Amino acid sequence: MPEGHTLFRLAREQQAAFAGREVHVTSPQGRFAGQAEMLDGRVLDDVTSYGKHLFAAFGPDVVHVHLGLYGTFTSGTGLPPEPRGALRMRWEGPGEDGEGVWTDLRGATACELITDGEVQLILDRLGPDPLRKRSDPAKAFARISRSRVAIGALLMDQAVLAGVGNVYRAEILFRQRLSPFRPGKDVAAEEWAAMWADLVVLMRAGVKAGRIVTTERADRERRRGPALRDDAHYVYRRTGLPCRICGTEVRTEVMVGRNLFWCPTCQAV
DNA sequence: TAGAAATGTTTAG
DNA sequence: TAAACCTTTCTAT
Repeated sequence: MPEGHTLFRLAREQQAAFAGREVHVTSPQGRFAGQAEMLDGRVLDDVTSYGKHLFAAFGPDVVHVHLGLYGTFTSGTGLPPEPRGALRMRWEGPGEDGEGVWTDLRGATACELITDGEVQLILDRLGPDPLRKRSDPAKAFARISRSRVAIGALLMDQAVLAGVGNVYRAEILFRQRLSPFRPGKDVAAEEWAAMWADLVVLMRAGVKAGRIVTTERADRERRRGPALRDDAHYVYRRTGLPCRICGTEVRTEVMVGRNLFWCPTCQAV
């Protein structure tokens, strides 16, 4: 489930559960075994995220995690379950009240030990993240407004904008009634301002809800109870179904190697 | 039980 | 542009 909101939420949860205390670090699968041994028993200083990257600092040594397409963290309190499957990294700590907390990482594209300098190199090649307060949307627009590449492709480029993935790409373009095929240079400053503001709202809502919900209806229902799962998106994965606004069949096409979903009527230009 | 698909990135050609 | 990487989950047979 990894777009930027997932990492933001994970960093916050792990910070609360483990930071400031010693962590028992293991790698039952073995792929992170050497590094786990080196970190085992040390105090975790803090956990932060930027875009889709997670950084956990143990003094000068930083665990860098990128979940990729299939990576997941699972966590709980009390005793951790018997390790099963390919368990790359496990953390165990005393938790707030000494009852015990644990978290397991599987399937990540990156789980590596890096230095502060290497963290900086990663941050340097990322565009502004709508979830970070200090992010400057003008930096993204400077690139977008100079590019002939389609806006649907630019939104997926982490050097332009950090944290947006395939779901937010499809949904933000629909909500702004913008064709994914419009060249970046033809996106007006006001259109970009509206898109950024909406991304901030949607991604914050994603952090809060723990999943991506972009429809007004799902929003309303969330206040009364859990939204219907298939009500959460306007176009993402709704190929061939009627558009929720105009009834036209939602279309799909591969753009930058990923399935793009859009309504050809609502998002005509 | 097998196969496909999945919210992603990097490297090779 | 395509393939590789890596794991889980859902669907079809």
